[in-house]
Amino acid sequence: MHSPKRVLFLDLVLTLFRLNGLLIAEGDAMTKDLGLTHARWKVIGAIALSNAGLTVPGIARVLGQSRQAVQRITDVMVADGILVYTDNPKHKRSALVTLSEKGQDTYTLLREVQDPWAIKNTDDIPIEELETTLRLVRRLIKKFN
Amino acid sequence: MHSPKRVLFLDLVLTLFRLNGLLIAEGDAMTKDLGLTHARWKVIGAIALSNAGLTVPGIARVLGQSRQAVQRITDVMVADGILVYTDNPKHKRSALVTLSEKGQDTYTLLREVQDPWAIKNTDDIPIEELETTLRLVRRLIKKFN
DNA sequence: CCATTAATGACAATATATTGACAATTAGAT
DNA sequence: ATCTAATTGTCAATATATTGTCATTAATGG
Repeated sequence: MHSPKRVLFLDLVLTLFRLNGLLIAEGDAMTKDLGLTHARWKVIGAIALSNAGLTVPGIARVLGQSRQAVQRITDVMVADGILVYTDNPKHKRSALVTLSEKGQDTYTLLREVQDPWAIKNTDDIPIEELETTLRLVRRLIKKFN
Repeated sequence: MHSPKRVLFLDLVLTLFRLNGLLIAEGDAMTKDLGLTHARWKVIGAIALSNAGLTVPGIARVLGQSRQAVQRITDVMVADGILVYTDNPKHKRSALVTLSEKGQDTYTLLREVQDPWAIKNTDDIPIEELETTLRLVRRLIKKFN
């Protein structure tokens, strides 16, 4: 089997594009009843998984997209009362984006569908493979930063 | 280390979103001089990597996006002379999308930057890890189909 | 063979994302 | 401390993608 690494890698890239699309579809189906879209649950997820606070450009970096796209959606979500811009001690202009109470409730509901989904889809996958994959993906991210 | 699989998986998903964005940025930077955009080189790549011919919905499935989005870009690329719609023996209405001569030339130029890029970014990564990752990604895709 | 379901092309409306630009702020180097 | 480069908010234009719909064709099950 052992294809050359070049072919393997290009194949992997194309396959990752596909998985990316399917993951978005999964998330959208999962959150349909919560009034979320992928633009929104991605932001919520990024904030929830960050220990320190995140700014708009910070979220954009985590999600691998432009800060302008994130700014657009966070503005809408702040208007909807899901997110709040809070003072950033480290930066005068660039606010921290945090979950409002309503946003935390939404996140709780999100977790209620997301957790079983995550468990169901990994129950037949060895933890070592997940770790290897995550490590490799992080390694690639480092190269492309 | 060993986080629960659920956390590992959700972390992986978020990390994949980031890698997806960075890969697109890499590809765009790589193909800037060829007059390509990610919407375009993705289609070219999908066609080139397929042994059998691909229809528009087929390309969409490979790329994990909507057939309408692919249709839009293939129409433009046909108008630009990069792609050609050819008869599909297996389907009366749904044409096969193939590279024109100009498209093959473009693909050759693409390969000239893509191959060194692929080699450079995998030279310190064991082939086994690439294979494990590709296998895992394919396994997930199968679940989400 | 027939009936039913799924897939496809086409079109429209909307959502999401990128790119480019500019001024203000911050971070880093010397 | 100062200068320079990078980051950030903002606005605008454009590109890309999704969603919904409908008629037509293909695939499937009986």
